[in-house]
Amino acid sequence: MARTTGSEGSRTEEAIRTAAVELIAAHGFEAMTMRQLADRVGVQPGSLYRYFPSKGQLLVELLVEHLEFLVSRWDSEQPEDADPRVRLRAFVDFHVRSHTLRRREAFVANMELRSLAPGDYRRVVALRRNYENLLTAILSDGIAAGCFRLPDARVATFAVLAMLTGVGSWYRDAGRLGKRELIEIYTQMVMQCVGAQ
Amino acid sequence: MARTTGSEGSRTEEAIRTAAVELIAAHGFEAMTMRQLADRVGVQPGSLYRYFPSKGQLLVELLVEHLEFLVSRWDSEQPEDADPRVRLRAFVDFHVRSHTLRRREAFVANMELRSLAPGDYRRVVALRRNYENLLTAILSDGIAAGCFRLPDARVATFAVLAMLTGVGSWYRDAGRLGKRELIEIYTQMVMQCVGAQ
Amino acid sequence: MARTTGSEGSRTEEAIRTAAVELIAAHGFEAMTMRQLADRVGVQPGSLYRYFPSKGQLLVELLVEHLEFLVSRWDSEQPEDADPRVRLRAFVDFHVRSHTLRRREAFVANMELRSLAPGDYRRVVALRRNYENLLTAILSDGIAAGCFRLPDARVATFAVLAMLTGVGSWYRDAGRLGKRELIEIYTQMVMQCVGAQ
Amino acid sequence: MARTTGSEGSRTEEAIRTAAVELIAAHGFEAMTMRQLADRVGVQPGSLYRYFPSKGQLLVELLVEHLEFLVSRWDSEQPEDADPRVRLRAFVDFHVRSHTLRRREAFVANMELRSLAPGDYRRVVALRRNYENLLTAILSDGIAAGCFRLPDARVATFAVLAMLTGVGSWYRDAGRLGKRELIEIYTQMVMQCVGAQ
DNA sequence: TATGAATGAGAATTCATTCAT
DNA sequence: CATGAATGAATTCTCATTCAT
Repeated sequence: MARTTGSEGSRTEEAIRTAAVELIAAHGFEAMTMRQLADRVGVQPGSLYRYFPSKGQLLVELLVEHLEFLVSRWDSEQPEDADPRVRLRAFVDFHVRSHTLRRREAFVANMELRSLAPGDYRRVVALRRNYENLLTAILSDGIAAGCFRLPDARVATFAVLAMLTGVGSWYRDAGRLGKRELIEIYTQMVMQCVGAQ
Repeated sequence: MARTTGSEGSRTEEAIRTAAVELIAAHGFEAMTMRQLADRVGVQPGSLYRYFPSKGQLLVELLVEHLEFLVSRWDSEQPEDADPRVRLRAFVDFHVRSHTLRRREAFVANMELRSLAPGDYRRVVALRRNYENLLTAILSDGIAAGCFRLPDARVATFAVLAMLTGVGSWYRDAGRLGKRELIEIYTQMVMQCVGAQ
Repeated sequence: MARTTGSEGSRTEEAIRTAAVELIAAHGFEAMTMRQLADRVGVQPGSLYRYFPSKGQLLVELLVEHLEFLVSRWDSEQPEDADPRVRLRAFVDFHVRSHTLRRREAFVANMELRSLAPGDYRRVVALRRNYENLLTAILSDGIAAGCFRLPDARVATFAVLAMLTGVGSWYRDAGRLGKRELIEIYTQMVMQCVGAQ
Repeated sequence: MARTTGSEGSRTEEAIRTAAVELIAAHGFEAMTMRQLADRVGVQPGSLYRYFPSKGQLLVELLVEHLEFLVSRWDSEQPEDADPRVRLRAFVDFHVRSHTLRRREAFVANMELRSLAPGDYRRVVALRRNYENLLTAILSDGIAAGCFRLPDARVATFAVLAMLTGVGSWYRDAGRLGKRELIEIYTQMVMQCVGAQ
């Protein structure tokens, strides 16, 4: 549900989303209870159902929202018809940024696919595939253009995504590395990984 | 009825372990119920408790067993005092092999840390760190020896491990790629990634 | 269905207390099941947990409530600074009355101490000691004043309390003896017992 | 395996009885588990069933044994055709002795009647009544002979028994009072209580 | 005799969800 | 909009008991 007027409602909905992402990231979807969630938001459990028809649907909305955000954001951010190397650099930058900025959303989107009902699973996996395909396209173009040296574009997609996504599970803003440094390190590793010339 | 004949003690325990890994890999630890597990093993739910004192302890034992297996196996398999490049190749080979052979165990060990009780969590994370350190050592040695070009050994450890471990989430024995091919692809990507000379 | 109409919150809690005391008095705390209790109250077992966080805590609250009732009631009922003999008569009257009126509560409070968790046990025993001390004070005063002939005030406390409390295990309102008669009988025996002059 | 040679059997049975009385006295019959009992005896739970057909029957045997012991022992110990005052003194002495010596058995016999199945309950209550009647007879004789001043022999029976039996719940051999002293104190109180002339 | 493996019933408790107010 | 009271189904775990070996 989207909600239109009256500020309280949409504020509560946002609070639920935020709290849900935090709780799911911390304990896992199955381990989060609606009671915990309600407590954190400061409402009664029954009130959650004004905003989300079920616990499962709440998860779906979180994941869909995140994946659509990723794809549409990249869409508006990607460099125009550039060299695969430029596009890959931009992708690494984008991915690392969004996976540290929206760390918990990204984490949940990666971990909780299996908690979805079959129909929702297919829908969300399709969205994720869209995102993966963005990278596969870059890598394939680069291989075709002779500027990447990779044995298999699809496997490389999985490999690069896994490498980049992993950042969310250890990076902390308060840690040793600044975000700019982090992105540079990953950029160098990815460019070496794909054998960029 | 006592005893369903043919199912002797240690056999039952092994059956529980196997079934548990399958179920946890498929649905997640929280989502697996002891009833499901018992059904799959072919015993009554209560019988599980002869072998594992609690659902949580079952998870701990699964994870500890896997991580100890990894470390001790690598210990006996690693090449003797070799060039970092040789050692890294061996590590990739070893990791990909063990993460496709014991795919589900590996998956569970990577996904279910958060389902552990705090004390168990610390214990298991320490074991995992031991394993990570094996790779960090190789990378550091390579950097020091000038044969790897990497900005940060620790970040590279996370990156390489994430990349390699990810294989378990998509690779299937029956798929397009044979295991030898798979290992070669990953070896090439990793060697490029670390900037091996 | 939500709400069986007519059963509002505090009414339900009172119903649970009443039913619990009856069941525990009849079968013992360990033997009472939450299902039984819920059945008698007319709710689902889970609903009990809105009112009491656990079976054990329910017992604690029952015992504490009873013992606090006894002490505070005696406090407001005891005769003002009188002769030990007058005070003892009043105490016997009070104790027998409260142990026949609230027969089951008293019985439970006497029988189920051992079902308490250690911490709760200490708390409840302390409350009980407060009550015992009321009698010990009367007896000591009487001994000091020379109007009671007793070898040991503390042992006499136990003896008198045991004698009086025992009434709850056999006396029934519908039986041969009226409550006035009962109290007179016990008063005479206690006064003789302490050697009242 | 425990066993060696000889009449291990009856030794095991005795060990079960002893352990059972301890556990029941400490935690209550319902709270004692057959596993606990077996652990304490040093056998497997299943082995208990060689000696007692069920948990409930074990309780019955314990109670019956104790009550028969009491009656038969008093039978052989009671003073021959004496004055009610002499007989009462002897009874107090006997009761206090047996309720401190076999403290746990006595305690269990007093607390666990309600854990018996209906048929067993009637049987055990009948035995207990036999014992109570011994005291009622003494008191009635004393009243008739004019040497006791009591309003009701039956109520006095309950009162005196409650008073005396209560000793088991606080007296400890290692405590402040020796057993001789204890008996004297109780004798004096009881003699005063019944208004002995 | 005693064990070890198992059963099956039932225990306390949790939880997503509903709905009258 | 939100709550408070409740449901009903499921969950983990326990326990007396059985019985082949």
